[in-house]
Amino acid sequence: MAPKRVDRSARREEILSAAVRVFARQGFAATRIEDVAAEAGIAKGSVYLSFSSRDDLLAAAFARLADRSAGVLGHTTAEGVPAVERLTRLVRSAVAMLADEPELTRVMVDLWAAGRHRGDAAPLDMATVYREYRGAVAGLLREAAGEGDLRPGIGEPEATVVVGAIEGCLVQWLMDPAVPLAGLADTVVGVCLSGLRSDGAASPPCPLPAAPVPVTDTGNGPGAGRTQGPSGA
Amino acid sequence: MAPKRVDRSARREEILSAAVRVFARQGFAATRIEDVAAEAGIAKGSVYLSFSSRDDLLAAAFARLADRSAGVLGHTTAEGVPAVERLTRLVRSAVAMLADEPELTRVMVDLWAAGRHRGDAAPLDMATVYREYRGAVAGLLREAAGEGDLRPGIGEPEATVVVGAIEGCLVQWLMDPAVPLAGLADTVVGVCLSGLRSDGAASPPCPLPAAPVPVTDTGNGPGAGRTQGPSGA
Amino acid sequence: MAPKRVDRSARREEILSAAVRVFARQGFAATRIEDVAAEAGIAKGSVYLSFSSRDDLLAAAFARLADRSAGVLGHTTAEGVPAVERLTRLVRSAVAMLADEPELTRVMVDLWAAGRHRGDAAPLDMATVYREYRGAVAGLLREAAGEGDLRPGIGEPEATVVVGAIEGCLVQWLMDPAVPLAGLADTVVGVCLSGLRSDGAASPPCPLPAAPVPVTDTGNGPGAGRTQGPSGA
Amino acid sequence: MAPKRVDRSARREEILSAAVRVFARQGFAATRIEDVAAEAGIAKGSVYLSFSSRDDLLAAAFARLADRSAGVLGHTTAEGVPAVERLTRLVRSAVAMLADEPELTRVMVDLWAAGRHRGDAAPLDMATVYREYRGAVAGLLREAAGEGDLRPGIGEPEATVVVGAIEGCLVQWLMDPAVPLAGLADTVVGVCLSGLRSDGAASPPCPLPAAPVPVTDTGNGPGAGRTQGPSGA
DNA sequence: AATGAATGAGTTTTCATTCAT
DNA sequence: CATGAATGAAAACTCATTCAT
Repeated sequence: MAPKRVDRSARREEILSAAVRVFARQGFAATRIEDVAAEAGIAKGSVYLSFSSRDDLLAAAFARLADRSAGVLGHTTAEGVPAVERLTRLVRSAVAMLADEPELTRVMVDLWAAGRHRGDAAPLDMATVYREYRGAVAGLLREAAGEGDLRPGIGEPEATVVVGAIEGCLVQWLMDPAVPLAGLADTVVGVCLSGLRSDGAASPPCPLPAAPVPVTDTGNGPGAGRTQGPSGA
Repeated sequence: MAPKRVDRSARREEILSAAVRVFARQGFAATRIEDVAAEAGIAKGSVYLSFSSRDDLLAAAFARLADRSAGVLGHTTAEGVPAVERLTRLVRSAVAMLADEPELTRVMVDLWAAGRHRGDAAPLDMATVYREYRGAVAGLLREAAGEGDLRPGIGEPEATVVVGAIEGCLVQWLMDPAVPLAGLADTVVGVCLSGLRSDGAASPPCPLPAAPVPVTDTGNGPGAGRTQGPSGA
Repeated sequence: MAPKRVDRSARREEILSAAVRVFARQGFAATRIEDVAAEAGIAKGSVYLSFSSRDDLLAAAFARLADRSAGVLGHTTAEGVPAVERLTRLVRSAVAMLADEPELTRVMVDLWAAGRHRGDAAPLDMATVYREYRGAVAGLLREAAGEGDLRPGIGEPEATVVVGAIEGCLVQWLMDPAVPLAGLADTVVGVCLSGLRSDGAASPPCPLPAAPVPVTDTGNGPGAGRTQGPSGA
Repeated sequence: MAPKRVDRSARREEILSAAVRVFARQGFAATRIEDVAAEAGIAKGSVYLSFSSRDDLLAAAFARLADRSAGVLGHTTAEGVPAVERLTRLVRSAVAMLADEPELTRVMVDLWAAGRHRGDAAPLDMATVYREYRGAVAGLLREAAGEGDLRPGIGEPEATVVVGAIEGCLVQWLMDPAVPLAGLADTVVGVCLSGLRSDGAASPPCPLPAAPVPVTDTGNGPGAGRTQGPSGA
């Protein structure tokens, strides 16, 4: 009845987009294949022409998210741009990406929830996605430290916090649309880079006898000359 | 046959704990009432003596999480303690709370995912929980600013970032147990208060000799012991 | 709604019997689980309390048939009965068994059809059932030959014919209820034992130059003394 | 794209042969139109250009089998040949026919199973086929009795046994390819004509120098070469 | 109170058949 | 004629919930 479809992968994309919209609206668990088909304007059975199963659809949604994430990480390699600037761009584009496709954000949380419970392997390997995410940010932070813009001793833990701040803000926005997403990227950057302390007041309120916090040196004087070359060791 | 139950609410708690364990293991979507019953060591039908429905079980898990969160927010009202320190305690106890009940933390993501899609009643009002969470943190930040420890002009957006950093770190730990949860609380505080710039003091938070919440070691497998020193580029 | 069932395996038997009735009426392929449930007077889902899947039901039907067959084979071991007599009983009871449960006969054909197409193994191993069937008959034939009632040189091929005659008659009765099943057992025995030739006329119409038929000796004289002892070697 | 089909009925035959091959391999119940199309090397929809439905395909397979059977029955009318010999030829050609088209034989069982359950039209009237089959054999038996080769009083029941022996042997061969089909025709004739008693002549059928049907060797794997000599009890 | 058999609505998935190209 | 995407009516199977015991 419906006219014959020309492009197989175009149809696949259409269905996937429809699926993501429905996932965002109802969540994975509450989404039936029929809902996806209805959203795509096709018959239930037709979904199976493009996806072999419901799980296949989930995996594709994951892949799409991973793909978008990879796009964001592209900002880490811009040439001739200070690492701090690249980090700012990265944060901004991460937020912008998801703000552009709010559905993906909603799906993201579902993926977090679904990412567990399948020890198998490939399809929903959120751990790897975030590992790479953190790795990229950590690399940027170390570069920036090398360039003198950030203090030395920065590594994975700090990257975890930066990545966490981004994702955590997105989650809050998701839970509560009243949270202003616009501007949050800059706030994240501002807070993470400059902290919240009174300006210039580098006064640690107290020493650190046995704190588990991994900080090697305290107050290492201001401005350590800005090296701009490629992530010099 | 089984001896009569002593306490109704004790039984309810037992079942809820069993449910949370199973939710954490399999996710809410994949958890059947029978799984919960088996975990609790009772018969399927008996679950309904304590909970009116499957969703009621999820709502109860939410309530437990909300309860724990309320406990964490108690730190904001300590008398005679600088706001900055109260904030530090808040962050630490938030992380410690979830590290203490990893199952509940895992369920948290399911709750995020389930929190939407039920406009009718509001058994899972995650928005309100996080609104209060942010409000408390924002209040603390403003107090600290008033005490001169933080720069002025700090408000909700910054609170969103702080809260986001906490939750975002937890999510990463959930996705990937190799992420070292221990120490992340202090890293969050350190990053958020002092920032990462080279001109900011990498001040660790004050050690808390009598921390109100026992920061149990989460023993997150390998990688838990982090490399200090500048992890050279 | 329905009263609680006391005996698990009794219920299983009930369902299996209902299933066999429906299989007989409609055939495997055309039988839906719901049909079986309706025949058993229970709800669709209740079938799954006793059988894990539709295939499990098929396997059980097969097992029941195999069980009945085993019962028939019991006649081969009667003590103090000439092998020829035991053979007669075997044939009669094989026919009687299926005439008693016409449903099973119909199912049998479905099993023949289903027995193929699953190289796997166990559940529908019709080959083994018939191998044993033939083996038992062949043993009986050899015994009878040893007792002097049948001519020597009789073996598996003849057993195949005897078994085939039984099954083939049943199939014809199945295809066409007008075929008189009663009496067929004796006809089978009569034909197979005495042949159809003119009485006593042992006149072979022609010699056997290179016929592939495995006959070692021709016309070995009449009556070789009847040994009645237990299957003497 | 493909060159225009020369002959409608040739195409129909091609598809039917493909269908029979697939039916034999998977059974009718498990065979999808697409499987048949694939086996025939055409597109799914094209099957419908030659057959009106899936059932039509089965009916056509039945028709082919009925056609082959009719061919076999042709042996009953040979002029100037003793009825006993015509019977022998009939049995031999029945077996040879099916051995020649093993796929069709395998489908036969499916047809037995499917022959029931469709009272409406009568596309699969197995009853009639076997009725005619029996009738022809019975006629032959009576003729042979008239010619003095068989004892008098022989009729339908005996014909049922003879036909049954043939079909029953074929079924056993289908269930278990180790059953030696070659030679079974002669064993059937031998057993049915002379019986197995020691006072019966174990007369093999007359060798047929110019057998009308080429008894191709079915080469049924191991066990095909049977052990002659009395396999002692 | 506790149990677990029974229920049946709800979902996924398959596949015969149609028909626009 | 040939094709294969599209359709939607089945059918298997699941599982929350009920309720007789």
